[in-house]
Amino acid sequence: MPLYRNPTIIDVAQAAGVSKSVVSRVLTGNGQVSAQSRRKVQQAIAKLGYSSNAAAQALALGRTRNIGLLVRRSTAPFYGRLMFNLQEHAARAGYRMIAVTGNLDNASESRALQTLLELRVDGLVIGSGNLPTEEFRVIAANLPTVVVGRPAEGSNADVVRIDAVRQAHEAARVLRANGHHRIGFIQVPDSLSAAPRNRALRSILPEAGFDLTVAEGGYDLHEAVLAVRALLAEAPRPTAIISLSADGAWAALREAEVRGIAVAAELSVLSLDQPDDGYAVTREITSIPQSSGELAAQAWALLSARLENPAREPREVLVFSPVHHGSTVGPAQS
Amino acid sequence: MPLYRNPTIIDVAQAAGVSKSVVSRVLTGNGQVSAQSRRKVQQAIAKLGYSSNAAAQALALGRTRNIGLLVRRSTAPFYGRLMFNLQEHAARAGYRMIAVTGNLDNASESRALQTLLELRVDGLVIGSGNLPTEEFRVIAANLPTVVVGRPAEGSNADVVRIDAVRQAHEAARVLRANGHHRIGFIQVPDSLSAAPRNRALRSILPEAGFDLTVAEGGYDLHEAVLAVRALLAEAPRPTAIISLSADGAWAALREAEVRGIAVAAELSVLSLDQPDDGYAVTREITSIPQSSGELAAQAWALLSARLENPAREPREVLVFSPVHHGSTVGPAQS
DNA sequence: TTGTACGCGTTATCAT
DNA sequence: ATGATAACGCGTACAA
Repeated sequence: MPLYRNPTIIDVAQAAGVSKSVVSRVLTGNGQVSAQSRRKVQQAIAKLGYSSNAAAQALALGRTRNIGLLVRRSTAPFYGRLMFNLQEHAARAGYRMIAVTGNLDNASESRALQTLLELRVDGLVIGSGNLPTEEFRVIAANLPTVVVGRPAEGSNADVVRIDAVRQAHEAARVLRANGHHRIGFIQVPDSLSAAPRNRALRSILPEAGFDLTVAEGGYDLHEAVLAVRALLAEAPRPTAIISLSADGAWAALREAEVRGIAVAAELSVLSLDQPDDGYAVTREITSIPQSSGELAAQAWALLSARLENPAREPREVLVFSPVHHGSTVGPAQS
Repeated sequence: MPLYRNPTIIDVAQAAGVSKSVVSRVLTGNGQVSAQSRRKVQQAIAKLGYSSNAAAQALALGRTRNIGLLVRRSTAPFYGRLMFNLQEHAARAGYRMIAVTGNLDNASESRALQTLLELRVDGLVIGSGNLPTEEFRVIAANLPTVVVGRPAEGSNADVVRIDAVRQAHEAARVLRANGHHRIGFIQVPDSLSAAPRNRALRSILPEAGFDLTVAEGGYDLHEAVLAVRALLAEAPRPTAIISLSADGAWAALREAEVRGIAVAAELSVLSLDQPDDGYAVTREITSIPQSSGELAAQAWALLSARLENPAREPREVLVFSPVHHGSTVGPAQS
């Protein structure tokens, strides 16, 4: 059936005129080999184009050096960045990162998860904000698992997520420092990842004395625009808009421009999401970002600690990035 | 070392009180098993939470049912969509899709490719518009390989890409039908994937009698905006802007809005890229799209044909999507 | 320093 | 219908 047989260690051994254990030794670096054997083996490897067989290694070693990443939908910029950043860390540590994506529903995500289990990944990163914890509770009990961006209570998984409360306090501080009072808040659809952030802002901002109007930002730019329009139609108009999604902030800038409202001077815009590349067209958006780089770094730290010590107690790490001062927040109109 | 041992077929066999061959038979569906044995085995599988070991299967069968996808940077929306769509096809055909991403440079992409080889993928999809063909020429000679979105001359790989020439002719047709003559063209940075499309438009539009002004659209929305500004500063101003990137089209709409130029009536905008979700805020962009869904479908068709018959002659498939009539192209001002 | 032999989990072949 | 057994490619004790 196979038109082509990959060269094996045995092929290399024959070509080099040594036994296969010698080849294995130069490959792994374990044990002693004479300089001459090493040279001959290396030449044979290069000549045959030998590439190690991960499946055979996995079987022999009992581990794969694969780590799996599950994302809900690879088309979302956040997941793309997460995949990108995580692969960096994994590669540096000598692990392969294998990414699989669901298809927007829990069933397909479970299947994707099953794929990773069959691949016998040594560690698992769950980047889905929607998959119910129950779906991987049993898995996390036996496999080093870190969940990104959402809680995973009742499971043995490590968690890294945004410090929603601190983020809300920081937002309040920034807006208060600029004398704002009437705030429009664009929230995102509730999910395991979004709910805590929606909740934190909805409770902390009013507690801090702000007059808060809430609008649903939805899943895309189109819905975000509708939310902005609703907020701008309020009377009196909010002096600041705070958005949990980059789309919301972008939509606010756009609508302001269309209506001739001066951003910062007449309407402040604060984003709590990391703006996508290229969003900073006319001006840098003031934000308290949800840094995928930071999340990935912490996720890897947790995962590698767990790989070294599987019995380690699960931890929850909250990441927080300080305000990034752009040019979209200014003093409130008096 | 492993705190946890995954249950094996042997464990299942013991729990079910049968031999491991029986278990293997119910798992694979090959051979006959009594209804009673099947039932007992299925119960044992559920009870133990057995999950097949892909590495052992790969070793025994000589193939993995993995197909690998290499992308240049997972943060680009196009690659996210490609990954998403391709996974759909692969899953339906009983293959796992494993995605790996490079880190913007050829060296990291080669390493990612190496990962896929070690995983002994049965098939390979190269979604990178930049990796030199030479880097995978030898691989494609022995492994079913399809390249998406760019040529791969001199290799044994199948190719699926946009029909750049037909796309250019279609663009010319649309613009001519609306009486346009002065055209601003936003091209994208030359790469193996972009160069043919840049070239087709730069040669075919002037041949068709258009007065073409070219601007470099760059890699992101920011650079696209600069390109649009340059085009709008021309005197006389172009009556239509045609963009190879969705960013360019979006930037054109935005700049027109800011300057009070009526889109369609005073300035037509034609996109040759698939607009990202949510881009159609105020109006539907008229486009001759580069459909990632269509590319993925054709890529899978080529790959599965090659998987069935490895000796098949490599083919090149050109995909073309007809114009999508939005509301951004109108008659030229006379 | 080198070679031999066994085991990893699975499938397929051959007896029974 | 079922059970025993030989591969698959690799790592590693162990013997030489």
